Amino acid sequence: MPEKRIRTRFAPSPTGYLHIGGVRTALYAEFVAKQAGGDFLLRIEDTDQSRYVEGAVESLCSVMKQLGIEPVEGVWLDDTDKIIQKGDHGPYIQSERKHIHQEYAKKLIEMDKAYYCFCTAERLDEVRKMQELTKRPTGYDGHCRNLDADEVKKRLEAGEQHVVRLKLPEEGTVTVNDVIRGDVSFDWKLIDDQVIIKSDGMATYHLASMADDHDMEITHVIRGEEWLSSTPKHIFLYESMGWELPVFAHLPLILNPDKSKLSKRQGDVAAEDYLKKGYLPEALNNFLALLGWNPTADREIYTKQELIDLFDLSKVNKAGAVFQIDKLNWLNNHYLREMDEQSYFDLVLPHLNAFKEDEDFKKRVASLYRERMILPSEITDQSLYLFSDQLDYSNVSITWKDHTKEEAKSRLEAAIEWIEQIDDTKQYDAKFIEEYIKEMIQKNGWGNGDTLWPLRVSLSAQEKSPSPFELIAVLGKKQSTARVNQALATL
RNA sequence: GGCCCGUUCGUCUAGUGGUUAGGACAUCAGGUUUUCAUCCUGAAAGCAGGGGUUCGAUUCCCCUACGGGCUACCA
Repeated sequence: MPEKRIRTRFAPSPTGYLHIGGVRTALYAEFVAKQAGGDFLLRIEDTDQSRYVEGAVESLCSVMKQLGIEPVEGVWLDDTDKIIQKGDHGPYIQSERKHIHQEYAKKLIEMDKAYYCFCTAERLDEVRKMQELTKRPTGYDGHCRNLDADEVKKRLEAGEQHVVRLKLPEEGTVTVNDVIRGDVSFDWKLIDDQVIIKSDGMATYHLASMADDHDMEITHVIRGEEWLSSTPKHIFLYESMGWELPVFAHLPLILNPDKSKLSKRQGDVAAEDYLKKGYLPEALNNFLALLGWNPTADREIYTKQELIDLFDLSKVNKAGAVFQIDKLNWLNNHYLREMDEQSYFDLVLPHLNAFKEDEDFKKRVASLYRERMILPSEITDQSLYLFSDQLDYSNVSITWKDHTKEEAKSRLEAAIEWIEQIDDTKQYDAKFIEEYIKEMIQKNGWGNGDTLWPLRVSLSAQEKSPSPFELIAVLGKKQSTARVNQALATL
């Protein structure tokens, strides 16, 4: 018997933005497929038309594209960012499969695994209220479960509003076998006869998702933990239809720092917000992949390919994981420093657009802050002092510790002289400048601190800044001497 | 309320019937150094609690507590 081809899917609803937890789900699904040389697909679950948000599908795909999570099949964007569907298991947009779902529902009714229900919303409300009042478990009371076939036919023909419900067993237990959690058992009698076709004719998640997973030959259903308790219904659906069960994997939730489910209130949950802020796809993927799973525990940095090769669904944690920005920040800084120079400039230079200085100068500034930033946008504020002509020395001491103004003056005057004599071709070479200035210090018999402090402060007007050598190499001869002169004038 | 899932440093995690319970981020302290960043060294910090089982439990079982999910004609 040939091995079944591994196929996984990510199936979000187009209700707005791509949730950060969704990114991890997509990532894991992609890992499983790619590791096995299988297929990863994207399906859009838009059976709830009332929650549909205009442009959500485009944005979903675009964010995934930016993150480098690309399905080989299903919904995607073409070169002009138009929505397309690729593959021969389509359509991949659930609302377009309405008639398919209805056929399945009909079949289930014929097999007595589902039934028409004519109960009104009002009646359902009343039933629930009574149940709550008498402190009984809430749920459908089975009112239409055993209606007479002729009556059903009559009411259907009369055009009465109706839904289709699953006819679930009334006793016994069902066991879900989950790769991550093992066997989980439920009592049938506590599970509601779920609506599978709504009165507008559209299927609900339960029918639509299972039918599509089957039709699309999905072998691994990887989804959030919130689906664990409805899995019995899904198993019932599969078994009623005589389909082979997929592997189920319910991932732990991603949490707020206070351990509640990650929510919009407590920070960004939209992946695109992180992208917009300047978090790198590599950092985001690396971080999210390790939230709830870890291959070895003695490494933090992994390429996507390594993650794919090492991933093991059965070793995913059971407990929810707090989304802590600190580690993401650290990773982002790491990737910022690792990436090639041109990509780095492409990312950072736009944040220096407000300044009129030439491109080469901006590049030198950008390089200077490469190891000092978490997000590219930080460069604007960090480097402000490098772009202003008039520095304000009022909040910082130019003199070193208990040295006198005269001592500082002598250092600075010498520095001007020395800087002026730097060969033009060497003026942006920080290493050379360091040796050069140190030679000056040595020749005069001064100390490092009492010379370098005044020099650095003169160049930056900042309490804290990169070294004077780096500053000179960024500013160049002319600007450097101008700044030292300015400081001298305030002494 | 009912059902289900979970619980190792502050956080992400590794791990095992016998370990000094390991790593990373964050924190703190030193070192390098003119300040910052980097880098190096080190420190503090954890098996939720109570019962079993066992020669021995953080690990296996039960209970409790706490956290979370579900309980829709939403996904």
